Amino acid sequence: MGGAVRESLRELAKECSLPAALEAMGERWSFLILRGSFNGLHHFEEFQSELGIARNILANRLARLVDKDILVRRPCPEDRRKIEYRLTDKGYALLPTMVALRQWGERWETCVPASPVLVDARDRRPIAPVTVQAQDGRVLQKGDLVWALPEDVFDEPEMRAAE
Amino acid sequence: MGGAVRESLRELAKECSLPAALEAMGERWSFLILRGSFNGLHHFEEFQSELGIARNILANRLARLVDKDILVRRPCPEDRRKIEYRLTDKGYALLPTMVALRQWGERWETCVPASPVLVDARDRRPIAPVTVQAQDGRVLQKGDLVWALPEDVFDEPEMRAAE
DNA sequence: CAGCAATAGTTTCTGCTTGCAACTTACCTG
DNA sequence: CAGGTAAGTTGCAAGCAGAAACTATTGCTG
Repeated sequence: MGGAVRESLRELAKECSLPAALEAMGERWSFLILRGSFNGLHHFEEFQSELGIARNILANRLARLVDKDILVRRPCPEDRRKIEYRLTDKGYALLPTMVALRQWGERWETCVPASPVLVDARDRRPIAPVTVQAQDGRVLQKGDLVWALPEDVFDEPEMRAAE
Repeated sequence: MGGAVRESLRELAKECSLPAALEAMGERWSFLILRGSFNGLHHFEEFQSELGIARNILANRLARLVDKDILVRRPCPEDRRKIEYRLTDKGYALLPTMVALRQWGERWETCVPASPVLVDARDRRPIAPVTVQAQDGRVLQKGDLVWALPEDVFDEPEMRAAE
């Protein structure tokens, strides 16, 4: 990933959408609330007691996640005190990010295989580590990656490995 | 990803290493500093002018990333004013997380293909989207995933897709 | 060797964010 | 209608983020 496009680092950074992603998800509790959603939490009080987060902060974060279209806020018809928060497609799309972060924490921070594990529903085998891959599925490491400007990209319409 | 292990959600959350990962990387500038490192920045002044971060915050974040073994701090032998910050293996291991987050931002926030793109050095084709995969490489979506306790995991020693 | 510039911070002060605890408002249940 | 639950809001104290100025080494130049 060395010195390919070296002097255009400035524009490189400007065009990167990492800051945009972080604006949506970079705040202190956002990822834990998201994890809660993935784990089946739907209501304010559930998040509150599960995460131990302050109520005002939780209200603020939920509102922001709704504002960013990561969650939808829906009053429950059968009990009109209750509000349901559910993941949107945009929220679900954060799954690879969240799993990657969790796997990293497992490998390098807690250093334990983690008791309840995500498994493939089909065969109950644990999921694979999340990796950066080439179009053909080869795992790419640090040395295999280069930044390229659009005109330098070899963009043969080939079968994509995913999506 | 529905109602499999439903009542053990509490312990489930406790054993999750996402909080641990967020303790290391969850602060405001950490991911952007990491991106800088991946992009070839090595010195204090480079990070400072590139990111526009306040100097005291940068000093604090660099120290913390070094403390967490994500970066190494090394005085330059040839110019003893300079200090080099370089990624450790642990830092490099955040690549999938960072790419996943960036791709999410690209797809759902900025909604543009992003000008300089990460390509496979071998064939200069853009990398594939980061996904959650089964051991055999099948892409797993929300419906395909289940939380399982270790005893319920079918753990046939099979070829891993990666790592 | 004197003086200036570069590098990597530290300090100080100000303002926003976080967090706790108590309060509120709407709704349901007996 | 009394009491409890759900989803917030408000007020206040502490801590963290940010801008600007300052410092301490080290290197460069004449």
